[in-house]
Amino acid sequence: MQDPSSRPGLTGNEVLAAVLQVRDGSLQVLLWQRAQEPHAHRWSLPGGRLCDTEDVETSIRRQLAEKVDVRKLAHVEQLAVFSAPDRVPGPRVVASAFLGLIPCDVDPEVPADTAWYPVDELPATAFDHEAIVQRARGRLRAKLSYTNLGFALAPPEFTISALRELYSAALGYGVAATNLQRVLSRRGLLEPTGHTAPPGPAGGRPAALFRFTGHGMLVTDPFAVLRPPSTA
Amino acid sequence: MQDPSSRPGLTGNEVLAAVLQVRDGSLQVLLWQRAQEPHAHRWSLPGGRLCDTEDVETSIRRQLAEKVDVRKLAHVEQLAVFSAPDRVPGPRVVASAFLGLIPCDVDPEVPADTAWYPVDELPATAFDHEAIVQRARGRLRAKLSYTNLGFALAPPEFTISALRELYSAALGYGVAATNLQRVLSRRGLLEPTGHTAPPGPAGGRPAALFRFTGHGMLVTDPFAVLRPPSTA
DNA sequence: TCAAAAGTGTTTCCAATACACCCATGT
DNA sequence: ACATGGGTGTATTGGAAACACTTTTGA
Repeated sequence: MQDPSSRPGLTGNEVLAAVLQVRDGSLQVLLWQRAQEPHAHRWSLPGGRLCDTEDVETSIRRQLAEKVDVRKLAHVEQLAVFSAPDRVPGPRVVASAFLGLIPCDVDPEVPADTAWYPVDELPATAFDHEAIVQRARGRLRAKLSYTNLGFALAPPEFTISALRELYSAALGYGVAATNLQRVLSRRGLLEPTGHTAPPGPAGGRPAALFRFTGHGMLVTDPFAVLRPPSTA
Repeated sequence: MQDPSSRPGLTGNEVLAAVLQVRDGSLQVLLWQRAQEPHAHRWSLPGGRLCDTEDVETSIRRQLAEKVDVRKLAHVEQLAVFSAPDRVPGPRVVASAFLGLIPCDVDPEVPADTAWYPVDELPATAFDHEAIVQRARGRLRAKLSYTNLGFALAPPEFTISALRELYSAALGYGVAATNLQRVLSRRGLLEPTGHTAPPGPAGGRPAALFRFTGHGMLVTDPFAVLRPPSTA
């Protein structure tokens, strides 16, 4: 008897990614318009079938690189498993959903049938993909607050005001530049490059350029409350 | 409890749970000793194959209820997908891992080949199950700090010192009773029942009994820093 | 009356927000 | 000079930890 899990098309596992980027001042997600039924013309997340020889993260990275030319992911992490028996028509497919982040200075080439949409103004989406996008947005917003995840949205060098706009767009509310700088500096996440950006057309003091000190995700605030007793 | 990897030909999805409970003053996990190869005699997490007609959470709840008589789970949540191609011998099996919590006042009946182990003193574990237990412990510790998840470890009524011991055991460091009470009270998570517990044999003031006000998980501290601007 | 355990009042400390003020550049 | 945007110094606030002190019981 043949092992069904080795037959392509029958294994019920797929990987999907909500790839987020701040574009034009808003947090946007990369969607792909389905050509065929079911859910023709609706918009879905990039991804595809999970192969037997790769783990889920390898798989989503490969599929994004192959299908939508997204190679410059600054961060990838698991969101959750979506496994409702009726989440897609036909045999049940278990989806491992991911959050992917792209720095705002890169504009990856994407196929003609894909487009960026603000996460707050999604078009008609396919299957349960809208829930995945919402989950991704929530995860990003939470982690911006207690990790160094900003590095995955920011370009290599940036001014504080540019960073302020990034954080404001991603969080959905205004953050003050002065507080942002101090919070990130206190945690040792920011360092000046020594360079400055040219002033705008109306003049003004040239802004200092900064970079993030690290490029892997780091939890900076492990506990909100109930911290361990001070050793002193 | 069946071993999915010993039954090739079935779909490559399983569900596993790290069921945690505070027992004897330490955070413990329910493990099941494997009888057969591979990894005979090693200890593994309860769980089993995912059926086509149920989602992963339904599945893990069913399997825990059926196989190890754990029906009194106060909280269940997804941890992550474990999907390395070589995580188990034979065809790859994708595992959806869960965290389960049991209040310390219930002692579920478990089969003879299962046992509770402190998460800090695990025996020889099977496959990648130790990593899952570590992930579960980390998740619990983090969420105790910014959610009301304590309700899932505590009995229906408790004294503040009993709650202090629960939190201390779960977090792995001492918390002060006075601060614990104030932190939880400030968030409106605790309410007095009006009753008191009898003093110990050596006397002492009788302790007031409290209960948690809600029994679904609630995020009480959405952001550690970068909070939205005050509306006032 | 004393010991033991529980609970409250108060102080200290720290980090984040808010805001006023100074700095550097183009016109 | 002055307008414009950038940056720093300082005050305020709020919540958590630490600690001293009071309360209530049993022996």
